Amino acid sequence: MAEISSDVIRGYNDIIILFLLLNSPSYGYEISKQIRTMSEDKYIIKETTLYSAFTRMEKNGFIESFVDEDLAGGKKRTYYRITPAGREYYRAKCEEWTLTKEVIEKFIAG
Amino acid sequence: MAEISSDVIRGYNDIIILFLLLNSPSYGYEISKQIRTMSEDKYIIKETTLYSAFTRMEKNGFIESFVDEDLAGGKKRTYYRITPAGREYYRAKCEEWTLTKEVIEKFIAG
DNA sequence: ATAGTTACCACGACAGACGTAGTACGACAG
DNA sequence: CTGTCGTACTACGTCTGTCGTGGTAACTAT
Repeated sequence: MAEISSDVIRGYNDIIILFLLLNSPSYGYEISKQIRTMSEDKYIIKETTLYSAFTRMEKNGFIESFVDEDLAGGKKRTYYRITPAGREYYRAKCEEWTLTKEVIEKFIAG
Repeated sequence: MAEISSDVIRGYNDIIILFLLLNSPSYGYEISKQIRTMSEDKYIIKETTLYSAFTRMEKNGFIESFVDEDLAGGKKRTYYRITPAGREYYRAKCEEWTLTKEVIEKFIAG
């Protein structure tokens, strides 16, 4: 099974993560599983990439975090919620994707 | 006019450059103009990005350089020619593009 | 007991893209 | 005859996102 390298998906992790937050808040572990499932195992995001994306996007105001401290066994889980700025950023990135796709396809032979 | 940021095209510069070498050797300045023209000004590659891609790809054996020293006015020009390994790399990257495109589109809403 | 799953974080390294600056020659306008 | 534009690069240092390694900690199944 061919897998996607980080070099080519770099720049789209933000879109991917934000998409999974559009309808409801979620957290790292779940998002990572969803990416894997939705891509049919073609893209498996690295944990460090994911968590550093969270940090960066929260700093940029695209997501907000809140902690659920009441999980069974005294465990914690950090959820992330998309902000209005995050939705706008997502929308803009999607447009940029469309543009980029059109450009790249001009340089694909055959 | 919307322009494509380096973050989203990163990872595809190699494909773009190699495409322009598929049929005949070329050189930096010309390639940069061709990218601009073919993308209808949507992607303007930075000089440093282009020349460092040349260096990298030559080191990896995907392209070979040769110098034309006989230009008018004693000027020099460095040409690049794609190698068989470069063609194979280009082909593989195109396949990866198809895969990546399919994956990303699953995370585009609407 | 111990391996696996869940859930996350810190640290440093790396590579590609970028900003800035510089070289050098010719053509052409003012 | 001075300055700007176009051609054709190159050097150097910085930044950002991704990654590798390793660690914490609790539950769950064998």
